Amino acid sequence: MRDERVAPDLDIAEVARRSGVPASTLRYYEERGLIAPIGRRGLRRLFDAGVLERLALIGLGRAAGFSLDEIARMFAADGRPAIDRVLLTAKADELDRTIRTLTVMRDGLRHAVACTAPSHMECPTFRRILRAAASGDVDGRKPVALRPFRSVAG
Amino acid sequence: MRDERVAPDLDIAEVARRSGVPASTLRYYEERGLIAPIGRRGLRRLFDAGVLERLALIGLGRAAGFSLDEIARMFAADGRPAIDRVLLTAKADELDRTIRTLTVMRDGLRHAVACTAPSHMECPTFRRILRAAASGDVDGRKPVALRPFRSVAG
DNA sequence: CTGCCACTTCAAGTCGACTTGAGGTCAAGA
DNA sequence: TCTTGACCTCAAGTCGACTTGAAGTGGCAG
Repeated sequence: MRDERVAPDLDIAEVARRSGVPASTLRYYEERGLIAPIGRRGLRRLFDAGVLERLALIGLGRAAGFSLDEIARMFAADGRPAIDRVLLTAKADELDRTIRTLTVMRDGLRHAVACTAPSHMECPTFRRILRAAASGDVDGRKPVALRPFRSVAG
Repeated sequence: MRDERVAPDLDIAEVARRSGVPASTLRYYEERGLIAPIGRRGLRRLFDAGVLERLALIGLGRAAGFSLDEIARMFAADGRPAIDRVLLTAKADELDRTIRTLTVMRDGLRHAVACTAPSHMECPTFRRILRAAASGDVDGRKPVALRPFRSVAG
């Protein structure tokens, strides 16, 4: 009988196409230890479909502002043996703080649009928002690089 | 009578001290058009106290992920004549999307901490979260650099 | 008047996350 | 078999936001 396998290994272009992640980035991620091909055909990398899910996870992590190093560390944890709950919880808390700051900022912007005070600095509401932000003491220092990130479904 | 002015101009070191922003950064911000000294004493820049508020605003903007260019543009609007409401609203919407993504991520992390499935990918809740994130179609591409940002009060 | 040193300028370096380009390899279709 | 061109490697470039360093200037305490 013919070979009927339906889910063959993917070549880098196919992974790029399905994930939306450029081939150059896939090579870079491999170099950084975030993904790994299951083998090679000649020089060419072969990936299995699982890489797509992994890329989705990476995209989500990036979207949330984690560095590639941090994501790699989480993956080590993801491997299954005892997740680093402390680390993950710390990250979640960090996100909470970021979300609060962003919310303040968003409200400030919406207010600025609606406010009729001659200058925003003269508007008590705006000043209150500023103060809230300042005292919320924004703390993170991680770049939250929101990148377009398409469904992994393909 | 003696000169009793109590709010004299600030030299760059004083602005740095009160705002927490390094002098090198203040020069850089000036170069980028975000702030301006009111004059010089010899070579030395003199700032008036208003710069502290402006720096607080800049910090807030940076915390929310705006680039220095974007912040500069908002300030032009801040000058008072007809705020660019369209721009501001767009920014607010952008923040809304970012906040949603971050919220998904945070929930995902908290779930990962609590979940007992052998691997996160086998957990339906986690997969649902991933899908939600993917379909929320994270869109921004601005780095949200959360930097420590202290109260401007001094 | 001197000298110190905080301030100045300008060029170059840094960091993360990639992208780009030159030059090379090789699987597969004609 | 030959050719094509997708894929490979490795080095260098890019971008934003700063920082660092070398070399110069000048306000002000002594």
